[in-house]
Amino acid sequence: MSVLNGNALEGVNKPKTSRGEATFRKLLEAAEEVFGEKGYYETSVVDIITRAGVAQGTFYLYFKTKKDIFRHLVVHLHHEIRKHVQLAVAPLNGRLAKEKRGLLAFHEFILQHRNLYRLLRDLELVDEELFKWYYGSFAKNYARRLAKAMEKGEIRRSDPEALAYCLMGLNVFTGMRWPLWENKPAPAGAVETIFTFLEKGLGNPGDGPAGPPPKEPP
Amino acid sequence: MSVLNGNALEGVNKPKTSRGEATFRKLLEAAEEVFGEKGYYETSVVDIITRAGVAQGTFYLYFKTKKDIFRHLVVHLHHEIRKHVQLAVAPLNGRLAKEKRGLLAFHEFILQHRNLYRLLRDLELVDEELFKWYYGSFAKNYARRLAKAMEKGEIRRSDPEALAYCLMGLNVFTGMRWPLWENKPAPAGAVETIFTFLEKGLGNPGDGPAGPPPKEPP
DNA sequence: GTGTAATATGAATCAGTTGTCATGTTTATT
DNA sequence: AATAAACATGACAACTGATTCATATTACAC
Repeated sequence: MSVLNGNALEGVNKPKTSRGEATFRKLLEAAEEVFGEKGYYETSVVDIITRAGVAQGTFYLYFKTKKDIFRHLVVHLHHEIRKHVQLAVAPLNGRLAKEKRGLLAFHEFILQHRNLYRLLRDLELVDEELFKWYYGSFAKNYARRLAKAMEKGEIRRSDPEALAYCLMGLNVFTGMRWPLWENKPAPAGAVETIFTFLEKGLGNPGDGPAGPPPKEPP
Repeated sequence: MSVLNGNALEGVNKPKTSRGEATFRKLLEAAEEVFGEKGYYETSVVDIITRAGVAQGTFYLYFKTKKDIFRHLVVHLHHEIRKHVQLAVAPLNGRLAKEKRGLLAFHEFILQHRNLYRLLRDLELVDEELFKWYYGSFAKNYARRLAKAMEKGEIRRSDPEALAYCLMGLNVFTGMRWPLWENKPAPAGAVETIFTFLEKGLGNPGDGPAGPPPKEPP
């Protein structure tokens, strides 16, 4: 992956002692808070170091620029969201069930980590490359799972990548409408509609004449 | 609508002579280009006036701040997109057909007006209120049409607003993947997948056991 | 405990940016 | 042609915010 080199991102100097470790963390926590509250562009490095309680110069010991600490947080966020959704979805069987639970888990994540999630909304403007990496990598994984589910005949056969983008859009926009804007879960009626849309849209096994005739496995 | 007062936005002084009209337009065109290329935050007023070929002070004759010219462009964009999609969709019958054609028209719009469309992506960060107005107003209209189609039995009965957000997300994300990122229309296979997803997801008349029993028209 | 690398500091530098203003020109109106 | 309103100019005051640097302290290997 081009954004990461080894474990660390470019422009980030990991600390080497435990004292350094502590300030590094303080900076990250402060940045997460302030970015979340005011957004990337309205936040200054001074805001970050003030909240972290360190001096200006200290910031540049660990991060080359303001953008670099932002990137670091975004990559972290990426892992967190995936972990949260994976965890919720793992015990379930069948793509459709996973898909439904996944959507709810995603909405939960937004509610529980508004600040962190807001970074993602900023990402497109701050670093378009990283933004593409983020959704591209998400989509690739997603498509892989969808393809597997198609193999198993759990969902209708179609272009997995296109489907992945449809589903991501659906998740993001519903997550925006209720969790993000209203700060509460989507109401039952909405969830029901979304679930039915997913169910019919993906095509459950019971669907008769819908998809192309199932290919025989080679 | 709270964002507009009369015909003009706050913070915008419309010109009163035809000379003024010309510079006003030059400024808007320049702003559209530069915002589109570099994004809102990376663009300075100097960038705009340089491209427009006018002096600094002239800018402030017509716009109170940089944000105000941005808002003006966004409202313009909102009308343009709607017009473009409406026009493409008007001659068709049936919600599903309109939905399909609408998605293609939206993708076309992105391809033909990249710069203008990019403003929309910036909007969320620049002015969250206006952003909510934008999608909220879009969704409301969308939901109204969907509700009508439900009445007519063209699509499955469900929560129109939730459905509207699903569909907007689907449009935006597929529009991002191909038109925006690759600068070309979505490939045939992807379109087919998206269309089928829409078709089954919305529930077409041919669907037997899916929706609630069709109500007889009054 | 000595020396070296790591960590911390905050004042100073530097590269912009926005928005204003005094001055001058053009246009519309009479 | 006179006049007032509209339009245009570009220098500049006032400010914001990112990054650097000389200096000082602390941690750790030996």
